[in-house]
Amino acid sequence: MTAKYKVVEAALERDLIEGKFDDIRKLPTEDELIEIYKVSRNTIRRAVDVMARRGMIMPIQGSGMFLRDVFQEGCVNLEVFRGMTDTFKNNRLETKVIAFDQIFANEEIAKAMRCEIGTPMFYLERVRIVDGIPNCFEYSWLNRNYIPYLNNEIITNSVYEFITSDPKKKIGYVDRVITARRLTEKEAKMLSLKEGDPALVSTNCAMFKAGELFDYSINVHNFETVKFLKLSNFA
Amino acid sequence: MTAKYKVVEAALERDLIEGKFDDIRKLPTEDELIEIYKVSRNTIRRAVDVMARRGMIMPIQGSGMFLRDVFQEGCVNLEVFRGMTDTFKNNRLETKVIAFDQIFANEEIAKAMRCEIGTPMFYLERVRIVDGIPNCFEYSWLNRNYIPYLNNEIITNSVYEFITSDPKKKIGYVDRVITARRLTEKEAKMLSLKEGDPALVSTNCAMFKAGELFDYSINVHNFETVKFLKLSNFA
DNA sequence: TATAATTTGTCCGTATGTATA
DNA sequence: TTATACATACGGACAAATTAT
Repeated sequence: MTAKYKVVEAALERDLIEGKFDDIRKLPTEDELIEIYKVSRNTIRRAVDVMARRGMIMPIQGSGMFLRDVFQEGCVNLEVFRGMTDTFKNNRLETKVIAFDQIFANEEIAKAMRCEIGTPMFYLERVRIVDGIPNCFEYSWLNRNYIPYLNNEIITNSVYEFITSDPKKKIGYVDRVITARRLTEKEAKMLSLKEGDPALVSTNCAMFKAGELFDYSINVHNFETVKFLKLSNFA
Repeated sequence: MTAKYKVVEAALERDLIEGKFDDIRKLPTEDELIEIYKVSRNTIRRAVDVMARRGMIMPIQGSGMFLRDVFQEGCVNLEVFRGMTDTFKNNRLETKVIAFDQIFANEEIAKAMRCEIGTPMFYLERVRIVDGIPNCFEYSWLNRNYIPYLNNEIITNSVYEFITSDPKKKIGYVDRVITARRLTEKEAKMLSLKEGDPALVSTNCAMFKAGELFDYSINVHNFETVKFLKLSNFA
């Protein structure tokens, strides 16, 4: 059973993306949305709250809820975590698998993934190519106690989609540390750049709702094409 | 009159930082917090919701609200925008003013700041030094129609603090685009790095609650010392 | 300029669902 | 299985900011 506020949010987002509100650059008022969706004011407010956090709208007290036009070409919105397959669904996304191994956590990985040394892991290296341009070189570790099975098809498409296709495994938290550093020789080669070029690096931990850390990954982005977008609002 | 949920949130944050919950790594239950703060359940939930978004706690249904220990030393938490003066209040923060001019918006700046060409602006260049290490070289443009006055003391301390000291001027939104690029010669010199070294760059727009874009800035960070932290949770 | 209407923001109490212990 | 604790949802009331009269 999907929560009502999520249904409303999805519907509003779809309408917004389809340009339904482009004429007046405003959403209907809360009272109108209550009528449209036949839910309580709280539920409406919760739905639009998420949209406001994602930077899609800007509610102004006494005035209305206005569309924002910050929509980014080619920016990765940090408020919307959905894996690359979804982020670039309107682009041609290729994935080159460089490594796909079953390993066991060493001290460093065990610490990063908050588990015992020797915990079984999948280790991946992949290059993501968007519209023919190398976008990202990814190192991934996945805890096999939580993700027991993967195959070549899954990792060539979307690990994220595969995991969330199990309704019991709901992603709860994703932490990212964003840094810049120099590309290694290997990374440069994979991204068609030069060794020592700048890299925009995102080091990620993904956890399930109950807190189990199942995924640790280092994403080394092409600095020429990748931008992160962070939208904040202060209620 | 400050909102109750903000009061509760501030109190809980202070308690958490002071280590009040360190023994069991949990917050009191919602019902206990209702008793403690004498407010409704909604108000409690709203307060802890903000804390969860900031990555301080992890609420787990059926179990409790657990402390998270992600508080990475020296990371700039992207969920908490408060200017550097506040972020580094426990560090020695120096500011070197390189430029402080009154100018008028050219086409490029007018576009970025969504205003007319010729709009009066303050233009700043500053180096921020944390504990003796150059942390960030900042270019800032401030719309003088919204920020009519600044002086050397204000810009050496905190423009942000000065602006928000006026209770009528409440910051509503901050958009950031995060990229990596090479340092220019000037930037490298200011940061005690080498020309061509990587830079972690944040390009920011800050808006008041009613949407006026008052500040545009480009922050070029020292890639050796600066990390951004982005914490997400998926309710 | 002042007032009323509109619209979002805050807060309360209650009921029921769902995941965990 | 039962109790605990967070999640969702409803409806009502009033406050605050903006817009229209």
